[in-house]
Amino acid sequence: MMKLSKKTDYGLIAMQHMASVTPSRPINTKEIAHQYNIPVELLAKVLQRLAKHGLVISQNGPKGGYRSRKAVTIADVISAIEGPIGITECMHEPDEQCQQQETCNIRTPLQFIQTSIVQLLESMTIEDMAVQNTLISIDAIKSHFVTEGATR
Amino acid sequence: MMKLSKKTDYGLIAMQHMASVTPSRPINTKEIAHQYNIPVELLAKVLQRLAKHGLVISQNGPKGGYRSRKAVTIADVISAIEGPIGITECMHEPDEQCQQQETCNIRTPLQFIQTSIVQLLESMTIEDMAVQNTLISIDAIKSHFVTEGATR
DNA sequence: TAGTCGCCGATCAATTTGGTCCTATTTAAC
DNA sequence: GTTAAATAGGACCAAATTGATCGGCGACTA
Repeated sequence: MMKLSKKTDYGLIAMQHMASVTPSRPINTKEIAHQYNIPVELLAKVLQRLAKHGLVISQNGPKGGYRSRKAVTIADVISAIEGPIGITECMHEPDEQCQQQETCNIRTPLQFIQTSIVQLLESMTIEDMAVQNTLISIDAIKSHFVTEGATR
Repeated sequence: MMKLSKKTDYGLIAMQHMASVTPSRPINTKEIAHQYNIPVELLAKVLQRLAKHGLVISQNGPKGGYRSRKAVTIADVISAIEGPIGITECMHEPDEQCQQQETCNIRTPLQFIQTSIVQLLESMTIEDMAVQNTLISIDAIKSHFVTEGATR
């Protein structure tokens, strides 16, 4: 179903939380896990990966925790946790050849779709998410982009 | 990684193949499976699901096979094979409540993203894929939509 | 009526995923 | 310095998903 993994969900939630806390301070794993009812150890791993990819800055020791960097996109979070975004196998593992090889008739169109999706995910930052979450302008956004299928 | 399943790949390949055969005739599972090197029984299941959802019309008996319907979108194929498109659990199973419930801070922005993706997938039909696949206008398409990140 | 096809359920192995546990290592505070 | 709080990270496990296979049944055409 093209679903994001729970780890990614957790990562996005954590990033959004860190970005929404002002003034900025180190926020530790337990705090987030408790607030959003996420298994602590699992969230810890997620945050470690985000730190490894430079999306958050970690601080060890008591009073330590994580600080989120600015201008992190949703695409950044997804690819940090799940690896490079690819709607199909053959788009990110050129070494591994698929069985369809040369006869494949859908690669080019799918690449176009993938590019569009990646651009969409790269165009939205965590801060944008916060805006969408708090502003009441959500309806305005909806009316712009939703023409049908709004009930899904 | 937001990947499509192999079944969906197979489904798209098959749809594209059927749409590209002229004049239209029933095309059986073996023919497609052989041409694209897909396990026959697996492709059979995929085509059965497509038939069940009305995306192809099946014909039993010798000289039977499948005919693809017109104006089938990529979204149709995906949701026929994988179920309703949803980048997150909580978007398609209102009965099953997620652990984050009311505290979730990312639902609204993700819904926006999901809507955009669904619209993208609904905007492209199998026939459009064929066009993109055969025409050399691919570069033109790219130059229209790709502004950055084209190398990913 | 025989052979070719689609239809469908059961099953299985491999992979992925969500989650847990345990042990470092860093570091601020006392 | 010692301690306690925090990150870092490897090993592990159970459940779910996925890719693939098998076997039997029903439909249909020659």
